[in-house]
Amino acid sequence: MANDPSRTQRLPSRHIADELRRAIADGELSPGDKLPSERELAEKYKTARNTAREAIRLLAEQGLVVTQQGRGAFVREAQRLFRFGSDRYSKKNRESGLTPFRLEAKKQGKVARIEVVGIDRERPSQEIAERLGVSPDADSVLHRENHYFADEEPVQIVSTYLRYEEVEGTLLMQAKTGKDGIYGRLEELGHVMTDVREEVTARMPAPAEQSFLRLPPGVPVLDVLHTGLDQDGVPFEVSRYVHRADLAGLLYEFSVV
Amino acid sequence: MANDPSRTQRLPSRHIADELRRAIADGELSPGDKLPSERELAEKYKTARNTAREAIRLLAEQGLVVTQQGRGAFVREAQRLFRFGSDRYSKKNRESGLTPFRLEAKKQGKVARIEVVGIDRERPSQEIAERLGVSPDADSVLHRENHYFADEEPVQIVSTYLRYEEVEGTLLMQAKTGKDGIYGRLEELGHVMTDVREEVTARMPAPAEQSFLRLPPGVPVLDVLHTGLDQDGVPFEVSRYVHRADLAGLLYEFSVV
DNA sequence: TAGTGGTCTAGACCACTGG
DNA sequence: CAGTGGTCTAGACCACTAT
Repeated sequence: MANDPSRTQRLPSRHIADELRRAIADGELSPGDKLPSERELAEKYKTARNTAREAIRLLAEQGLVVTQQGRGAFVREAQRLFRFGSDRYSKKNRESGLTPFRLEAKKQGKVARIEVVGIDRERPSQEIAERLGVSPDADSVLHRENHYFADEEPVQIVSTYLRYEEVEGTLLMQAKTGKDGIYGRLEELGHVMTDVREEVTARMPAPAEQSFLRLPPGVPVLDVLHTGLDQDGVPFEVSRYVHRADLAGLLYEFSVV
Repeated sequence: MANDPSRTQRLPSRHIADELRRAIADGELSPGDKLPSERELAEKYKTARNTAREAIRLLAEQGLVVTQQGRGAFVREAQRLFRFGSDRYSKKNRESGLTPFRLEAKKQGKVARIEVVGIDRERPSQEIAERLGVSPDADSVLHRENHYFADEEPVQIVSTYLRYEEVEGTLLMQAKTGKDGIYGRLEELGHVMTDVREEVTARMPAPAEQSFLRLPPGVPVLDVLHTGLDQDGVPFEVSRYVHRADLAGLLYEFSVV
């Protein structure tokens, strides 16, 4: 039910893509297998190389294959997803001494590394300012940006925003925030995380994200805008999580009221 | 921080893309504005038309522009997102007589339409069978597929899976399920939705999804695998929601325990 | 070194949109 | 009708990978 088939047949690039797609679906080509080269496909179907190339591009756009310069095009391997559950902020998990990311990496037998990329005083975007309850017209937030790696492969970017006046001069302005991380320090400032609000969407990566996450074409990102609310219902922390969608998934479990 | 700039400069297609991206970021080109035609760009930058075309394709892949045959390429308009909150299963909302989708459409002043595409007895995929607790080797599920439209624009596909033996001969096999929809009937069968589990990921659409949702290239889908658990913690319903990521977002609000 | 994908040129015809 | 994007041809050179 994709497109009008009579038309698809007449477009050589679609025709080649359809045949390759079928071969993948039927298991003639398994994950990790190499596709025929562009030049081979061009010869087989009596087309220009560009046309065979377009067929492979269509499959890459759907995330079915990945290309590697100098090597070939390959059927994408299914990857085990990182799962971030809605219990990831719970005290119980905090007490393990491991952050959600380290916990998940450990489950998969991978080595977690977290890199602090920047800690800067900034003027917040409208989106952040609204949620944190600060002015969008002043340098009112502290922006901490972290990069997360599993076995040295980059998997997520996290930007955390805090009210600058509140954290000025505290450990929250340092790379090493001490025991229990930023949530530990925020508790000392009187904010116990009580409620969480997460706005989830997906989009194609910006160029900087694509290059940092080493994203193959055709892989979107999950964009999670997270707001932490304290015991008084006051927002005290806003973070944006950008995950590779092919490596990460989110898990939410909740009761219906 | 995108790519090596010295190299980017040497690749005409990237160079053109970068300049257009900057024009969009700086507001020289606003959402809805038409980009220069491929032929104009080719002339301006002294390249072949294919090269200018490649530049526009790069932007389309990132979701920054959309192309329309015979009209031109346009800066994508920001769209208000449909929001599906974690209270969408609550009794309170059910009592309004409106389903979550109708409620959200109403908020935006749009007309909701739901089309029942199919109601079939099927053999479930491994993924569905596991979550519903049925055999993957028999026709053990009833599959109801619905398409959702807002102002006649398709925005989501929902496939609901129920245990066949349990719903055989009930209204759940009909298009019209009666008051309070399928959840109303399932309560009569002894299943009160008590807990919900949602597994969220994103991916590029399959061809059938792309064509049904009329997705422009560069727009991913949000894929939500939802499991409903009853008062005894028993899963009784599994649904897969496929949303256009450029029109839909998810909102989860929960307390930290 | 041979083979691969990445990019580019300079054309061509088609299908669709709008005046 | 002219202008647009969609697709295609038949070449070319480059950068990268593997042997």
